[in-house]
Amino acid sequence: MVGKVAERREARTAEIVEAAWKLAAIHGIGGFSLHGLAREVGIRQPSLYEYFDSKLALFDAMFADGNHRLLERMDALDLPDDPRGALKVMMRAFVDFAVEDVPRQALLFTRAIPGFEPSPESYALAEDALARAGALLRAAGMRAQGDVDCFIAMVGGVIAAQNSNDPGGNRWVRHLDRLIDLYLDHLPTRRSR
Amino acid sequence: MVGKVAERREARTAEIVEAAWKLAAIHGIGGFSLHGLAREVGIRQPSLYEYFDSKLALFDAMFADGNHRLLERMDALDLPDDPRGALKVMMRAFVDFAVEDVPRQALLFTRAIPGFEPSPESYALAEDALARAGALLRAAGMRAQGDVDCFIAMVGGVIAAQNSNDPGGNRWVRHLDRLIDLYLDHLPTRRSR
DNA sequence: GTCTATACATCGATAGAC
DNA sequence: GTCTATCGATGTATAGAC
Repeated sequence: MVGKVAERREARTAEIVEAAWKLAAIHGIGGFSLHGLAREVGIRQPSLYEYFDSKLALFDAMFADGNHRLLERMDALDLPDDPRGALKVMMRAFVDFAVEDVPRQALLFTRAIPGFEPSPESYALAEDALARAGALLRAAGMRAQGDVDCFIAMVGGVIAAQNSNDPGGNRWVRHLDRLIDLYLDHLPTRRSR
Repeated sequence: MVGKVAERREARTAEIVEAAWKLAAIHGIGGFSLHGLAREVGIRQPSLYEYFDSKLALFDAMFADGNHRLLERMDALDLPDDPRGALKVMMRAFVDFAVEDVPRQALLFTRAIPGFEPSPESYALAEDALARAGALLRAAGMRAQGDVDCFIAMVGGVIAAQNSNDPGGNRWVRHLDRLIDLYLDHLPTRRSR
């Protein structure tokens, strides 16, 4: 039995996190204030402390929320059997996720907030997502750590260039599949095609 | 005739910019205050306004200074005749530059400071550097904009991964030459080798 | 050109009434 | 659970004396 009270409280908390993402989209992940967030949900700033112990605790809730959404996205994928195709589908989903919300990407995958480190529970979610991607990388033939690192740099470079220089567009994202092919084709052993 | 007074003033301005880089290395490009900067050079915070009209004007001076150093670095290079070798030397210098000072890289090549846009004079320096790199890219066989974009994403991805995940190390940087070869080898026409 | 003093704003967080 | 009121710290910028 959860209780109506706890249920209402949880819904309110989720509503606040949602509003925080909205403000982050406008002012940047580090650029919104608790005053503004409270106003956004129709309460006063001190009342937020009923739901979060501090601003860093709010960021932790956002971090967990973002990773939950990423995991949902991954779960919903229909991965083809061949490793290369599966990797492409997964990476495409990941890049789409990274590109559709710049501040979310910043919070989840860069060190945008000085002093913020996710709690162990929240970080476990991120590790879960990373593990799923890692499995596909290995299946596609990436064995050495250097191979994985280069692949990460390539995909991360596409995301960074897209978000920095053409946010909302597809100038870089559209080359993703071609770059993945290019990279996999050069892998010395255990080709996946 | 420059005048001793103007000379002293210019030297003092350069000294302040130098101290600003030092503080940025500690607290991040957006994390140092004018109070701290003034203390660092032995004056009080309001006295800084004798040299800069605002904090954004200071950032502009830092932006110009960083690009000056990048241009100097490029000028000092001894580029081999073959386009591929020249591109590697240039990119290596660029990546070294980007990796040796994370906040400088953030100021020059990302939008790290909300509201900061370089003045036309400062931006011209950045365009100068970009033009030199662009000439080498074309010489190495990159004709289509998409080819250039992908190359930029790749090199930028190496820099971002290095600075985010292994600052000060070489876990990603060491793969640069191999990635450049990999990319150039796949270019459909006008191979440079 | 440097100083003291201060204006002015923002922000996170706390105290205590209701 | 939400409010008013306020604390305390930080930070940019300005006024005016020296």
